[in-house]
Order: sequence, then structure tokens, then C-alpha cells
Amino acid sequence: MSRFKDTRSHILDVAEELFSEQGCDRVSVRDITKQARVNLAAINYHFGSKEDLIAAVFERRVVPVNEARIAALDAVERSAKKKSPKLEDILEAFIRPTIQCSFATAKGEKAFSKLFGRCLSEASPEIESLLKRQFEPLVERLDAALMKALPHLSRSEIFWCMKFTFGALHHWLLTKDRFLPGWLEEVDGEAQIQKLISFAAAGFRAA
Amino acid sequence: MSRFKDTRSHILDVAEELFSEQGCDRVSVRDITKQARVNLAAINYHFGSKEDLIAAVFERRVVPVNEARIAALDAVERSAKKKSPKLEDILEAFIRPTIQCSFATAKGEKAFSKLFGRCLSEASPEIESLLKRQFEPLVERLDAALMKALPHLSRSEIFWCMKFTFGALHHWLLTKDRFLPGWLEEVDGEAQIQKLISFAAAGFRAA
DNA sequence: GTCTATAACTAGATAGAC
DNA sequence: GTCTATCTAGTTATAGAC
Repeated sequence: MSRFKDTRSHILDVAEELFSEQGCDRVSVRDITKQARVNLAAINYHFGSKEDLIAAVFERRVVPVNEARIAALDAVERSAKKKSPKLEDILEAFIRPTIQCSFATAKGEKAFSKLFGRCLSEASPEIESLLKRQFEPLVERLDAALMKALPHLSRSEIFWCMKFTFGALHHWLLTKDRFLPGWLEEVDGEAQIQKLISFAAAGFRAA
Repeated sequence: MSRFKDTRSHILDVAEELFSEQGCDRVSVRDITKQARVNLAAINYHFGSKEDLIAAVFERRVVPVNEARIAALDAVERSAKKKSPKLEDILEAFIRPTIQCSFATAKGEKAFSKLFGRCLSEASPEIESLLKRQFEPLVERLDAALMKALPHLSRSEIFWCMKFTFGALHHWLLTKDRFLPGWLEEVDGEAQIQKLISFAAAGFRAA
């Protein structure tokens, strides 16, 4: 018996926090097991390798967030019925789940949002293919919805605007508590979601 | 005497390429010296430490790019004379130097653009403070110009829009040759600059 | 399942010959 | 300035006792 209800998920929690603070490469297995107060061998026992632990950390959050995004897209398309869905609603389906996550009360989700922002630049080849697998169905759905909402735009125009939006969101997640000037007022999650939606929507419409 | 006109800058070139491909943490000094065909000790001799080499790699490109941005801002403000400068021109002053760099014929600059995109997520504390020092004057200038161009916006609205624009640009730099679907046509530097400018400008105007 | 001990390796850094 | 040889400390991973 262990001190934790579940050693495996306790390791995931600690790893997630350390990875998101310092980046996966700068955190060693020793750092994690020490902070988690579990044995050095526990990571290899439960996950096989450090690389597999990283994959598990990503997977635990990316899967439900992307599922939430797809569910939100479903809802948007369902309520639009035969009309084309509204651009802002599509963007909200994409943006809300991550920003909401970054303001979650649960420490883990909060930490993860930074990691989410980090994920596209950190990727070792193995993690990169995991992410590709996780994001591809989402991107396809977004693509289809956006083409319906903005029928005058070409597919590649939509692609580039989507890339810009991705970038804005991920950079926001990554730096939402860094590089902030002293005079800036407290950020409010709901306001941030709306700001980013209206920024991106205007960008799409200008294309 | 060495085989290169300058061992120090040859190391910089090779390090830049490897760092931008794999990230600074995943590249060892052994990787660099081997690829550069110089002695293992050369990095410590010329730069002091790996960390100092990383700083030198960043500094060599960030300094002139940010100088070019500030010079472009100067030109924009000069030609606007007493009128407020045009939003698109300000954004172009910020965006063009990096995207142009990523389409440069020189291999080094090309490689670096990816590193530029990476720089905000990679940062060890030491590199982060270097970047902060390098970006702060630029951000201040941008801030001032944007407040003139968009006097109806609050400072914090400009701040968040600027963050979104930063994100879009850096993500573009980081992934301009990754995650591209098969059907996408060849990217053209000038067109990309214009796309991003119009995307961001519309976003600012919507705020 | 958990532990200690350690293997096997790689990292960054340096002393000292040339 | 450049080299080899080596130090020290760190890494991931594993074997085997409990």
C-alpha cells in the first residue's frame, strides 16, 4: 500500500506541474520522483520510460480538451441546423476549452494549460506524432465548419488564418502569467476568451 | 590556424542550425563540435559554457532583427509626420523583418527564424532575461506607436492584441514547414507577410 | 508494488601537452 | 588556438531483495 490513493496518477500530477514550469527536457526522472516522494524506480515501473510518461501527461489532458472542442462544435452545428454556423461560435468551440482550463480551480488543469501552449515547440519526434494524431480530427472538423461559415474563402486562406489563431491561443496559454507589465489589470478568463474570439473572427473576415 | 576563416562563427552557425531543428536542450556540445568538425573543447574555449553559446546564438540574430524593426518603426513615424501612423505600417515594421529572415537565402538566417519562434518557450531563466532585455525597448516603441494609431483603445487592449499578434507570428515561424496538409500550395514570403498583417490589423480594429 | 543499489551511459567542463 | 584525456556529476534504466 502506498500513501497515495494512486501512485501512478500522483506521478502524473507532479510531472505535469514540473513539465509545465520548466519544460520536459529540463525535468529529470529524479526531480519528479523526489518531488512526488515516490521511489526513483516508480516511473519506469508505471510508465516504462520517461518518454512514455511525457506522452501520458499530454494524453491525459489533450484528449478530453479536444473531445470538449469537438462536442462544442457538434452543438454549434446542430443549433445552426441548415444555416451555416456563425464564425464566432466555431472559434469559441475551439478556444474556450483551453482558456477555461487555464483558469480552472484544479491545480493540475491550470498547470497543464501552459504545457498545452508549450507542446508544439517542445515536441520530440515521438510526442510530435502523438500530437498530430490527437489534433488531426479536430483540425478536420474545424476546417469543415469554417468552410461552411466562410464559403467565399479558399481552403488555404482558412488554413493560414487557423494557424494564426492557433498561434495566438497557444502563445497566450504559454505566457499568460509572464512578461506582464506592472500597469496591467488582472486578467479575467471570460474577458480573455471574448477578446481572442473577436480578434480572430475579425482576422478571418478580413481575409 | 584552422580550416575555417573563423572557428567561433562557424560554431555559431552549426549551433544555430542544430538548436533550431531540435531545440537547445536536446543538442549537446558534443553534437555541435562533431557536426562542426571542431574540437570538443572549442565551445568552452570560445564561449565559456554551453549556456553562453546559446545566448550568443540568440543575440547574433535577435539584435539586428529588432534593430531593423525599430528602424522600420522610425521610418513609419517619420513619414506619418504629425498624423498618426497607419496601423498596417506599424504591424509591417514588426512582422516583416522576421518573415523575410525566414525566406532569406542565407541558410543561417533561415534556420534562425525557427529558433526565433521557439525562443519564448525554450527559455531557461538566463535566456529569458536576455530576451526580455532585447524585446523590452521594441515593445515600448510598438506600444507608443499603436496608441497613437488607435487612440480609442486602452493600453491593455493594445497589450492583449499585441500578444495575440506575437503569438500568431511566432507560431508561424516555428511551424511554417511543419503540419502542412498535402493540398496546400507553396508559401510565398511576401504573401504571408500581407496575410498576417491584414489578419492582425483586423483584430486590432475589432477591439 | 516498493525499495536499494548500481549498471550503463551521457552530459558539461577542464588540465595540460602541443 | 587546438588537441586528447579525463574528471565530475548528471542522466535513464534495471536487477534483485523485500
